[in-house]
Amino acid sequence: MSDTTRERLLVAARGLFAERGFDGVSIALIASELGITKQALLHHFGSKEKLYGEVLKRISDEFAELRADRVMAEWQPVRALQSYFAKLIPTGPDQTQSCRLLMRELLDNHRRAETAQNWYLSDFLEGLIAMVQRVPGWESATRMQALAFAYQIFGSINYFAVSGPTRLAILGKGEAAELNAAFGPQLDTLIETGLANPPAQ
Amino acid sequence: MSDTTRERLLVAARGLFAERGFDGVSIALIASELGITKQALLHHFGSKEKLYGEVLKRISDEFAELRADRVMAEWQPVRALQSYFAKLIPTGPDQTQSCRLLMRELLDNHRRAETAQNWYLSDFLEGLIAMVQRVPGWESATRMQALAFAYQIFGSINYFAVSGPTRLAILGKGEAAELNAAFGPQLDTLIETGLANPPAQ
DNA sequence: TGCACCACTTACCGATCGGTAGGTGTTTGA
DNA sequence: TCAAACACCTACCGATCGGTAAGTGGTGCA
Repeated sequence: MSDTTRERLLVAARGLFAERGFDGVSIALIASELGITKQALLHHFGSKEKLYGEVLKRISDEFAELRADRVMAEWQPVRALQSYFAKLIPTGPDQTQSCRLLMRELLDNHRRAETAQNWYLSDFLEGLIAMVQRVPGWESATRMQALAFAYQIFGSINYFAVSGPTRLAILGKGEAAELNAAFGPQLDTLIETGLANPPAQ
Repeated sequence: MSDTTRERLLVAARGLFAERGFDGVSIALIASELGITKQALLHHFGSKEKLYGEVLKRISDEFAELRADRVMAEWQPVRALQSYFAKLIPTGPDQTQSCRLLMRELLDNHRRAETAQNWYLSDFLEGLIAMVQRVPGWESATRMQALAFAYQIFGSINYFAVSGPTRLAILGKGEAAELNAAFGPQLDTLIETGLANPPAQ
């Protein structure tokens, strides 16, 4: 099921788009990752833009699914948000991608909202806003304040999502491994303290 | 002084790179912003990569200058950080750029650190780390923890740096104008509360 | 047996990319 | 006065971009 060419293309595309951005990747490069030609890719997706759209839709849908989870719905809002954001934490070496891609898309949204009709993340962001506003003390926060909080968490996660080589380049060697394992709990704490300080009216 | 062609090119390049990313901008586009040809641009900067490097060096230097400011050095660490980050807040409609460009560069640092010898932001980041570690309670924080905090602030600023059209697209109309003016003080509060919660040992 | 469908190919296309070569006209300074 | 330096130009270059056209071989089904 998951080793379909189409599926493998989506995975490869997500990784490359996350690492280099939409303009930094050619469809030929994505296709060559599987040893096929770019025309095979176009056969499956029609255009580069559509492929990109599907990659982002996948991510957005994953979170919508998570949000609809009955078990999670019964949790406290803070706990639910922790679990929500935990989905963005890189668990494996190749799972760094979703968060980076989200960050990129948020940076590009300005241009996209202007030129194209495809602004893929509105569902995802609306979901986040709603979840933040369920937190005690945040009920009357504006959507922007809720989003600003979410952005902070994104920023934090993204930092940890920076892949190994970079950390080694910027920081020392010992420091790099140090926080990888401990990041999950640390992010939970971060979300807790952040939500414990709702914006002033 | 500031209306030299070279200077105007740097400004135009910063804006376009911030908005579309390195790969999303052609040197011909940047040059056409001033009504000149791309060859005139190449005459001044030699290559696209060098132009990009100068744009980033400018930003990095601005912050180094700010850090070296004697007046600021006498401030409390928290106050100094507030002033430091305040430099990233978009003050005018065309001043949205530095923060967005920084965010992009932080996303791309992985690739840059790998392939190129030009990782332009290390000074800037080292400065940030040092300033965070001067804050009471953060002296023993690791460099990574300090950077993670900085990333959160970046995220928050970047959200507000998203230009008007997008906010209108995502959110309602009234909400967009609402926080623009009030953001300065709000960011100060954010930094304060963030720094008041240093990471656990 | 035959035919539609599928996954994928080679062979192109025009446009645009970053960059080079070789100018032209103006300014400047000895 | 004259030549060097400067700021910019037109005219290219090979490479690569996203995308189209027209197949090719295999598989499944009537």
